[in-house]
Amino acid sequence: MSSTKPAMRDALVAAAFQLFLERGYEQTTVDDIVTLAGVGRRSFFRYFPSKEDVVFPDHERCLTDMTAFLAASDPGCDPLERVCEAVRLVLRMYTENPTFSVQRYRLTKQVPGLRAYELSVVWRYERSFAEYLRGRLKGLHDGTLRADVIAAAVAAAHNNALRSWLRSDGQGDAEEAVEHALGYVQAAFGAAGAPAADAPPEDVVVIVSRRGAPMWRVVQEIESTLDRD
Amino acid sequence: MSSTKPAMRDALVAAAFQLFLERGYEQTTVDDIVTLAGVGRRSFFRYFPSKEDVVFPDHERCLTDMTAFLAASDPGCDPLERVCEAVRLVLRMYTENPTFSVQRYRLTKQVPGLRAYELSVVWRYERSFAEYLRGRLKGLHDGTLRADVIAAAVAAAHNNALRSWLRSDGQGDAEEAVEHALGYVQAAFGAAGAPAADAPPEDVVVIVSRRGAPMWRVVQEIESTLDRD
DNA sequence: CCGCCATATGGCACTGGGTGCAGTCCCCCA
DNA sequence: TGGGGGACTGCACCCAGTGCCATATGGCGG
Repeated sequence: MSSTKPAMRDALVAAAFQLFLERGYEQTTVDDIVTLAGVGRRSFFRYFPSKEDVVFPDHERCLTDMTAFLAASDPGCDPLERVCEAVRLVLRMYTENPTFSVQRYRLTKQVPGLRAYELSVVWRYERSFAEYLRGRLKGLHDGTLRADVIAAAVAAAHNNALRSWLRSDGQGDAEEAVEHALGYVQAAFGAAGAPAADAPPEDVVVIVSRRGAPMWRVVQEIESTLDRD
Repeated sequence: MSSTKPAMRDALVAAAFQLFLERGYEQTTVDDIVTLAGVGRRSFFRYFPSKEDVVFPDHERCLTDMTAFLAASDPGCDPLERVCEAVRLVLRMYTENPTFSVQRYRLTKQVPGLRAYELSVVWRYERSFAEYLRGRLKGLHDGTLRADVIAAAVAAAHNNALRSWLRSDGQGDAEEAVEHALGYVQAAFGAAGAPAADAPPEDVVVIVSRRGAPMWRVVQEIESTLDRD
């Protein structure tokens, strides 16, 4: 219902990027774009609330998709793992059109206004993560704090891997890079790998822990204890 | 040299906030502000590059101060602890003028444009953290990744505590809240994480766990056990 | 006391993003 | 064939932001 025929929208995006690439973002006016696309100026603002929006034509859809994905989660699943899954969803949007993503990256890198806009987009993703985690961590000690921090860490890991991929002109393996980065976050905030499926159903584990020790350290202890057999 | 006599600047900030608070940010034009302040319109843009900047009059100074603070670090100090120290510096800027900070918070909360601007400000702080950490973590495995993730986590912890303080109209203890939040991050990323000083040094925790249970569930159990006292 | 220069300020016109409104075109349906 | 509604256009307007020049103001050497 939403993907029927936005022919004009696509034409505007194409015209905009053509001009942005050949003479720069700030040197291109909205009038230039609509003239090249052969449409009225008013129509541009029907499809894009602002000039900046034409640079990120599919983020709005991706964001709603991702939020819906998190909302549809199994209540019993690992929250952190679920958020990582959502990150992979977002990454796919970039890797589907490598050249487009790289071009956009070059633009946002050198136009401060676009960087600010991208920031607000990334922030909305992060908020979506955080909202989901807040719901799942509710009741736990420092639930909202942990949700916010973990969301920020996941987003930062994603961005780190994504940017290095974009800098390489989309040559490397983005999936692998993001996987590695997420692994680091998962290690820091517990909930590492899936436990062995062939283990006996019940176990008693005795742990000697120093109060206040970092949680990931405790998890390491648990894991090495469980694996010791 | 920079704090000699920006009398006009202060007058503009005062006039701007008076109007913003009584009729809203978007309903106030720059002409309204300069008329109330009794100065020329051109002078406004001499002191503030944009209308949004008048809402954050001292962030630019704070950011340079903080970057200088990090640059002047002892090369042997704990990098994470040093970044936490920098965060306390930033927090102080907020707590020095509680009413001003709370008013600004109310504005940014409901004006999307201001929120976007604040985001870009926060991002620059985070980048400053990350750059410092990158320098300190250079050579380590995944140095830049760890720097980015830790910087994001620290910023998120600060924001979480700061926002809850701002929501309480500056009533609670911001320092304590930020300290607690930073403690969580320090615990997660190990290194300097100082254990709680008032806790008994050793503890024995007995956990009955179902083998194959998701690791995050186990962590929840541990934490609720540790918190139960 | 006077000219001189630097800096701070004001006025003005202009560009360009964004909006409200009214008119036009076109396609579908009765 | 005659609407009726949605998509498109043109136009006038608001306002943020900029470049340019004119005007104070205030020290300083002669």
